[in-house]
Amino acid sequence: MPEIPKTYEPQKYEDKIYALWEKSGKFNPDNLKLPKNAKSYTIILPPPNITDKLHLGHASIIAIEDLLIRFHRMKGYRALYLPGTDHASIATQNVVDKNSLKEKGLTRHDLGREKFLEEVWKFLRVTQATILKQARKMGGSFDWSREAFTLDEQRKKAVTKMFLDMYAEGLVYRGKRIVNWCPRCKSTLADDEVEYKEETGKLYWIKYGPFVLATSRPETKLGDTAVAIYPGDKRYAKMVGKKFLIPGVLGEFEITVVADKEVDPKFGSGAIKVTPAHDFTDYAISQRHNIAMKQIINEDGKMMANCGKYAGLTTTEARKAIVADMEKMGLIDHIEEGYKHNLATCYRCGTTIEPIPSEQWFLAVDKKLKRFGGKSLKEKALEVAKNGKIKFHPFRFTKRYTDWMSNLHDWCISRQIWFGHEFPVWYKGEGDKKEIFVGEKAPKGKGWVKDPDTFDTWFSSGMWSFSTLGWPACAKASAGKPGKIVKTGDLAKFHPTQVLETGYEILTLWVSRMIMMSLFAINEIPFENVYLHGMVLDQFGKKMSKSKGNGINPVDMIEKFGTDAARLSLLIGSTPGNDMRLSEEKIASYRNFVTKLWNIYRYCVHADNRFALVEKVAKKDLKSLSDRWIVSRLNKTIEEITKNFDEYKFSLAGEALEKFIWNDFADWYLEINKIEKKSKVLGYVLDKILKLSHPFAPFVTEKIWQDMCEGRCILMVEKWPVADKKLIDKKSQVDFASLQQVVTKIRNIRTVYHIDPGKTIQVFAKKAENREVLEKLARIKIELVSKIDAKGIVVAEKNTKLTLALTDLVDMEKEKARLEKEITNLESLIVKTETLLKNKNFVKSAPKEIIMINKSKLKEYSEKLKIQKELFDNLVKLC
RNA sequence: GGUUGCUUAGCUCAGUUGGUUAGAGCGUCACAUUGACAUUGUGAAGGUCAGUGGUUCGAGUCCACUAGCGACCACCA
Repeated sequence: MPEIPKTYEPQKYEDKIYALWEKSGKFNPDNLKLPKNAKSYTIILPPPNITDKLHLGHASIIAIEDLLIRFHRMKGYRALYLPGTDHASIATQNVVDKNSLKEKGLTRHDLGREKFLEEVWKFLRVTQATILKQARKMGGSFDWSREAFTLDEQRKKAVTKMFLDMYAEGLVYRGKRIVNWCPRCKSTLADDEVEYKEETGKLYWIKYGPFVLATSRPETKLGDTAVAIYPGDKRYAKMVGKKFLIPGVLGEFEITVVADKEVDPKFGSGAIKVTPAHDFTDYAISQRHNIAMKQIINEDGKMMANCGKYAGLTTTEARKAIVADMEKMGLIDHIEEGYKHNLATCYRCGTTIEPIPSEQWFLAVDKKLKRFGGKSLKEKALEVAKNGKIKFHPFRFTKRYTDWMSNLHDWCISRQIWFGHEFPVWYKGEGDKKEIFVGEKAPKGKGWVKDPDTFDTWFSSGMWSFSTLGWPACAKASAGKPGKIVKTGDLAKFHPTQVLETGYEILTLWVSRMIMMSLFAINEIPFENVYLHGMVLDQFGKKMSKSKGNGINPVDMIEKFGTDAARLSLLIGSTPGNDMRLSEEKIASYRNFVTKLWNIYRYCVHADNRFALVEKVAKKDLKSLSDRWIVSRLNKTIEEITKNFDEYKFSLAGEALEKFIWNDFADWYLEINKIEKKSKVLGYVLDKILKLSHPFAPFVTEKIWQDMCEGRCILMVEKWPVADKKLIDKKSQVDFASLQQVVTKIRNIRTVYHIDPGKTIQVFAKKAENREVLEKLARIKIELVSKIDAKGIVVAEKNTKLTLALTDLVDMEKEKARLEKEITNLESLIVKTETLLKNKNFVKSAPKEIIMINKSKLKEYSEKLKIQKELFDNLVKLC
């Protein structure tokens, strides 16, 4: 056996180990030698945006998902971890626009569409490569042969097919709707891409024919077509249904008065002006009351030609001019300053959003569909969460999902962005005569122009669970049953996936869309479980960000401490749905744990030059109390860890593992092994420790495994340990606990009385089990005597009673006080437990087990009390 | 405004359907260490589980209210 270095050096081994795994082909589940009926276990990586390299959040995602994958692979599942990246249309376009082009003083319009897209692809090739390299560094056991990109050829086919199917079903439609419009990006935004910023502005009270009403946007008056009041508002009841001529800056115009419950009678004067073309609420009111729409603001955010002398002004300029003119005309009642309201802005560039009517593609979430037996997409998507087909972890997110889903409006899926999936749509002609062609290929004939828009990025990422698994090629309509879909290939093997693991912040943005799209395309849920992790925060609880400079770069961290330490620190101490703090110190502490693991291995090999890993032990192999105890503890721990994994409690599993390895095995068993010197149990425990630790710390465990088996097998595909119930031995647990307590007590006495730790204490006993172990661990010398004459302190537990010859060194009064305190404590516990057991209500209603536990507790306390009292009396006699 | 989460040791957090004397890591203090361990080991100190009330034989855990902090959603002209 070659000399093993003192510490594990991750930088030296990690890349080699990853290469070994990759070369083995076992990342691809098709290469796992499994029985035909082996179950699949699939996780598809939430595709990181190619806008930037991976951050700690991604590291945490990969740590969690890879843990699940490795655990299930070892358990004998057909484990597939499918990697990929997201083109993130708007985000990417803006990054290229802002960073690469701005330096040269260019905008994308200067370059033109084609040239610009070339720039985007150049940019994304670089970041994409970095991301994929990082994902390897983090140890993710990805099947690279199935790698996907949301904007590659396969996914283009999927998006086109999806749109055509939806169009055929009437699920997507072209409509003129009021949309969130960013005048800078020149694109629509989805509702959840709008960010609200609080702003202090003015509230204008304007004279409005027979009304006085309050508005923060007087310039929209040019587009007013109605006034709305709350139904039954006595102030205005008589006016409802009537038309009025209103004086305005461009002359008089006509409005209708309507009653609508969306109006808040307590706000302003209780009457509001209705501008259907430039306000969402007003649009909704106009729809309900059949009121005409008049657009006055264009796609540049400027006043349109129908605004007379204000045409061409921005909305801000127009507001100033119009207010000035209205003041001259005496139309302003008064102006309220310091009015706080929320301003809608673009989440990418911060520009103020203008609601304007625009022709867009929409997905009708409320349309009743034949394939769902008359249910809508929304209803189906709600159903699968409510009936538990899709489970959320933690559970409370079910409500967030269903609430959001119930309020969902038709989804605007077109974006005026260059970078993204193109619509398979062509137009011919203008205005009322405009013709639309929807199909895979351009229509024949002249004059057809392709729809310049691209899809909302979530449309393609919404298909991620099945577009990565061969859809649409792997889905055929069943010949026999209409509407029924027959899956083949990967889709049949791996869909639905088992877990979607992602941050709770995109639960609505992404998760909901995946559910809808999968239900529509293959009438199947995309995943069985949704596991939501929290955000990774810095040590002060602040969100990590580049501008603050408080971010920890996962690659730096990995270089410094190793991937295993990084993974452990991300997995242990974090719970689903809750944010976690991470500091370098925490990662360093797990680096120490990895070193500990390494040194356990080093000890084993040094202790015995024939040391080998052992698959199984029988009862007869367990020679001493410590053997029986550690093997029993180990099998208990196997049960515990497996159970915690199954329940998504990774942190608890990790803690149980750490406690076993460090506190039980290293601190106690190995110390005793130095005395007892046997290695079969050592080999057995190390074998299991490596397997149990592998999902958390894949590199160091594989490295040790490789060294031990000399490259003949790979830990990654070894079998997950199953607890051997026969080896769980309650008596050894009790006996060993007693031994530990005696040792601890003696050590404690040493500390309390400042006795040199090196000094061997003379001890007398009538009998002593595990004598050698006790002597070495507690640094005592036991002398067996039939009658104890010597003065000393007595230390006693269940099976052991020792008299320490320390009278001269110890302050007897202090020792008496110590015992008295313990006696009082025990007495109060006994009283408490007795009272409880005498309580008729308790005996009547508590479960039998609990009563039993309390009875045995009472017995235990009484025994302890008896021992302590004896010790005390003994001490009194001595003094 | 609506929904939701958090408040447990100096710090960071566990605590699984209510049931041992409420746990861990880091930090602190003391001691030890040439023996597998960029250290590690041993021991100690440190908590009225945010507050109030309720349900229960029994509450850190369930309910109500209060306070502080956070997140998400909606957005009101």
